[in-house]
Amino acid sequence: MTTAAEPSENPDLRAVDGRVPGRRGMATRQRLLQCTSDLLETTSYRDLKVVDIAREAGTSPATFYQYFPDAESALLALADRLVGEGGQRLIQPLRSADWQGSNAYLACEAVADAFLDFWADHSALMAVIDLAALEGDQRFRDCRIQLLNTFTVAATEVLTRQRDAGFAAAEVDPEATAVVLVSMLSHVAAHQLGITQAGVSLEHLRDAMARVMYNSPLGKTDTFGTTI
Amino acid sequence: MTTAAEPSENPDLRAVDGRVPGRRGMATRQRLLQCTSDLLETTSYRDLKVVDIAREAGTSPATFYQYFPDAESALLALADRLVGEGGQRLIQPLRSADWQGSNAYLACEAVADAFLDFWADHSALMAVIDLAALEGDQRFRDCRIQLLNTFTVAATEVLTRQRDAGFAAAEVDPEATAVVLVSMLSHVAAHQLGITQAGVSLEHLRDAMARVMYNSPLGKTDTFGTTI
DNA sequence: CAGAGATCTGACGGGTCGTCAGATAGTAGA
DNA sequence: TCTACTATCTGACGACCCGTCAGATCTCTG
Repeated sequence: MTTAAEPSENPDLRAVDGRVPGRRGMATRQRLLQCTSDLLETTSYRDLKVVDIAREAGTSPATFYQYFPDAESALLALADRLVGEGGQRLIQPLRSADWQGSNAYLACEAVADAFLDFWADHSALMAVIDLAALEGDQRFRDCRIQLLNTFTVAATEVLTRQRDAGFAAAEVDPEATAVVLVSMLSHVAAHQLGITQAGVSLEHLRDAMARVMYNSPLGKTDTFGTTI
Repeated sequence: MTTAAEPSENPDLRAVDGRVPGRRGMATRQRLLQCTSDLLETTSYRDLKVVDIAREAGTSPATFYQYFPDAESALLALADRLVGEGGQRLIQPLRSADWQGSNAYLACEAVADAFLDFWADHSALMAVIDLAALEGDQRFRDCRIQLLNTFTVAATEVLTRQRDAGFAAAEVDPEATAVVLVSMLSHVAAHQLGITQAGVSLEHLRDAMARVMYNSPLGKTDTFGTTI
């Protein structure tokens, strides 16, 4: 979210000593960010050393610290940049889909795909965000919440509409349901690689997610209100 | 899972130099484990230092390294011990519940509670397991899979029965559905504290999870097979 | 081309890690 | 009880990474 063109107004773009970077400084900063991103593809989060980033960028570690207080802050800058794109990509299938009747199932498939695809495209960085958020780093928590909140809000709208159209019991809480579904989507997407038990293919997971979403108040369920 | 009474047969209980610990050694090992567990309540995973564990246990750091190759291994020993208890607690509501008709909703509530309660009782250690697994540590991945797999297998059985009883379309994949539901349950349970957006109470999350489960093939859904 | 300010760097103190040789404590047997 | 063996413990150490700072180097302006 921090890609403003006016450095002087963006505190994140100031060098640590408070000065606003000029042309050369900005280039160095960008280079450091790019190298951080590159290294993340081959190195795990915990093993990411400032020394390595600096060497990769052809500078001394001290230069790194001129632009970022620590390695995590560089990762946060990358993460922030991703949040904007992510929010849009994730809500796109929610917004543009037809939620009428059984068309809702196609919409659910599209939502599942959006999550799986986005995580696949940015697996390393998303893992860092998940990880740092779980570790308790408030900056990454905010970042993660911002990303998922975009989706949760949009999903809550759809859920509310579906409920009000009579597809679910009145006492269904759209927001809580949205949070639960987002948890499912993000968690499956994050762990798609190998954490879950083997023997279940990604396609099957996708289908299962779509079905679970479809059978939630997101899609069309007509017996729930009367059975409980 | 490593609580065998016969140390000589359990490689995990050997000191790092290969010798089997005697009475005093086992006591020290236990003390170190207990202190690790205690410190985890007040210290985050990343900030857990071997020096602190040793000081808490009244020994030198070198003594710690006599029983564990590193701090993570001590955490793994704690985690392993938890897996057995966890597996039982999580599948208990699955096994003992009545899945007939609308009683299934009560069963879904019980399952949601089991996850939330278990994570609440062991939040610090479960966070470590999630974290280390996400970081890629294979030992913790196995540990986590073992815990959740116990549940997934049991859930797959119930889902298969429900599907075969005609409550879901034939093409529903019970195992994939189980994996997806487990992801939802564990993720919501893990992030219950504050990672998800504020404004949604734990009770609402519990209800939403129960409803999602109930509306999945776990409970009774009767329109899905014909709408797609 | 001189000066000012921006940028970069080598060197350093501080902290944690994991190891090792040797000190100490417990114990079995005479 | 004494001795000798072994389990257990420890202080000291080298290696590594962190983040800082004074001063060198570069860039641009006037």
